[in-house]
Amino acid sequence: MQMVRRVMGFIRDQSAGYLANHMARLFARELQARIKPLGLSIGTFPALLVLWEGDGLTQRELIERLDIEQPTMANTLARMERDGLVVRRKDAADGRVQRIWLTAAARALEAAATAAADEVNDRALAVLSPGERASFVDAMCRIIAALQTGVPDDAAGRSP
Amino acid sequence: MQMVRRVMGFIRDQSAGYLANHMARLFARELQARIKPLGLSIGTFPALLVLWEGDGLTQRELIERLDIEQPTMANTLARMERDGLVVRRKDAADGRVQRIWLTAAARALEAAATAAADEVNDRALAVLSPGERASFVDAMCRIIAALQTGVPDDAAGRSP
DNA sequence: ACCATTTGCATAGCCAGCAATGCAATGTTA
DNA sequence: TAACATTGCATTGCTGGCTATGCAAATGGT
Repeated sequence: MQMVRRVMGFIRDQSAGYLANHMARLFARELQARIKPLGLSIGTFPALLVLWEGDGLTQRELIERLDIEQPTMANTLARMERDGLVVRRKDAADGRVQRIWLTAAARALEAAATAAADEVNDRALAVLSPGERASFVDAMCRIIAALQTGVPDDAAGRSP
Repeated sequence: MQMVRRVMGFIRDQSAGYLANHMARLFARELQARIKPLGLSIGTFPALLVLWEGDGLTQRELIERLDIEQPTMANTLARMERDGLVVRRKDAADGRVQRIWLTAAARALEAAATAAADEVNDRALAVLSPGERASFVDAMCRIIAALQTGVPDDAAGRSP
C-alpha cells in the first residue's frame, strides 16, 4: 500500500528517469573522450555497430534496429557520408531506397572503437559485482521493453 | 575468469552504455509527452526541480547541483526566461552573478509536473519487483558516482 | 489504365548537450 | 595601486535527438 505520492517534493536523486538521463550523459562523455582520437563521435557509433555486422542495409532497416527516428538517422548518415565513413547508393530494384555501405576507413576502425566501448562499460560496471551486473543489464532491458510497448496514441491528453 | 573480449564483435544489446542511452531516450520521450500539455520541455525539468526547492540561486549553483555544463545551463535559462518560467536579476553584492527566481507560473506547475514524472517512473519500474527497484536505483547511483570521479585530465591521449 | 495510398527518404526548425572562446567584474599579489 | 589571475556568465558553433512536412517512387484498388 506504498505511499506513491510523497508529501513534500520530488526526490531528484531517487528518480529513475533523472538518474537514467544523468548516467547516459556520463557514458556519452566518457565514450566521446575515447573515440574522438579515432575521428568518431557518439551519434555514429550505434549505426556503425549495426553496419559492422553487415552493411548494404537501407535507412529503414537501420532505424528499426536502433529505435531512432527517421530524420535523426538521415542526419547522422549525412554526417557519416561527409566524414567518409559510409557511402549511399541507390538500390537497383527500388528507386526510393538508398543502401548504406561502409568505407574501408570505417571498417578499419572497428577494433579500436569497440575496444573503447568495452573500456567504458568495464569502468562503469566495475562498481557492481558480477551478479549485480547481470541483473542491472537485465533490468535495463526490461524497462526498455516496457517503455517501448503500449502508448500507441495515448498518454498525452486525449481530449481538449 | 570471464572472457572480457568476445571473439567476434561487440554485442550491442548487452552493452551497458548503449542500453543506458536507449533507456534515457525512452524516459525522455515518455516524460516529454506528459509535460508538453503543461507547456514544459524536458530540458527545463531538472532546473525546475532544484528551483522548486528554493530559488534565488546563481547559475553556478544550478550547474553544480545538476552536473550540466555552463553553456547548456545558460541556454536553458534563456529559454526558461523567454517562456516566462524564471527571471534573472543581478546580485547586489557581486556584479557578475545573476540570481534566478521562479515566476508564479512556474510555481503553479510543480504539482502537475512532478505527478507526471512520478507516473513515468512508476510505469517504467512496474516491470521490476520492489527489491529490484531499490537495487536498480542504487546501481545507477553507484555507476554515476564512478563515472564522475577520476578522469581528471586523462583517458584521452595525454601526449601529442 | 488511373488514381489513391503507402513507403522511403530529405528538409526545416526546434530543443538539449557539449567544447571553445570572449568579456566584464572581482580577487590577488607584487 | 597597477598588473595579473580568477570567476560568472554569454556567445558561437557543433552534434544529436525530436516533430512536422514535403516529395518521389512503388503499390493497390477499381
